[in-house]
Amino acid sequence: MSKCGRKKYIKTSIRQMTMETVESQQDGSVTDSVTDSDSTHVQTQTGQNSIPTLAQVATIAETDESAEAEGVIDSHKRREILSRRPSYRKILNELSSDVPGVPKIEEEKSEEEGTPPNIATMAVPTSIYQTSTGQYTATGDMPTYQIRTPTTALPQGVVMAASPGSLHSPQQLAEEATRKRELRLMKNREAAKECRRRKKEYVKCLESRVAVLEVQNKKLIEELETLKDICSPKTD
DNA sequence: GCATCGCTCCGTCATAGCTT
DNA sequence: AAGCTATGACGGAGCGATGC
Repeated sequence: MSKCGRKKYIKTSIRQMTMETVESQQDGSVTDSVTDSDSTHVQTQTGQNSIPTLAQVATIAETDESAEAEGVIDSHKRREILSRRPSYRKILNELSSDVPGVPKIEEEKSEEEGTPPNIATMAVPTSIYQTSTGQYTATGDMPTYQIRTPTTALPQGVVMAASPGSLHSPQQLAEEATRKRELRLMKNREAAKECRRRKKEYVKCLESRVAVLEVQNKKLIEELETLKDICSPKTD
């Protein structure tokens, strides 16, 4: 098996597992809302990727072998299903509207709403971490997190295409088509970079939230134990 | 030293959803 | 409806770790 082939193979089980998780979690859970090939990704046999949840990470090794036995699933069919899944940003926003305290990634409308342009502000639970493009501050109970979206500008040397009406020969048309394609590829390249950057921020945000909730949970459990002790004095 | 693995990053394609 | 954007998916490259 080739290097990449194996890589894809290993990832299959997670994708299948993830799909099942999605179907069983139509209640708005964030679980498995992120899928891509970067950072903590896990790839599938057919090359499909996902970022596993914590629980899924714990079971990757177990499901790996069973996935091998299942064989190849029609990638097109799976892709159709996958493509209908909402983006992580939408899921996060939906979640934030249902559950207070969940960080929200705003759509790029900040100019109209008073915040500086290209900065999305999210309220997140207490935590401290810093990234290349944004940072959490721990100065209060609800620190803010900012994502700075770089203004998209065409790199130097890129010339906007001439209007189609000014083109005559097939050669000119071909050049125009090539130019359009290159422009599109360049834009998409930048979009992909930005998308990946946002996704990383999102994942970090979730990880941070997990850490905070774990601490909160621990505290509550301790508090409960204390109250139990107080309310039920020893009878002997 | 070489082979393999696992991880990360990147460019590209496909396409859903939004905008004009 | 056409164009555009965001993002999931795919495949390749590079790199460090590990085993031989």
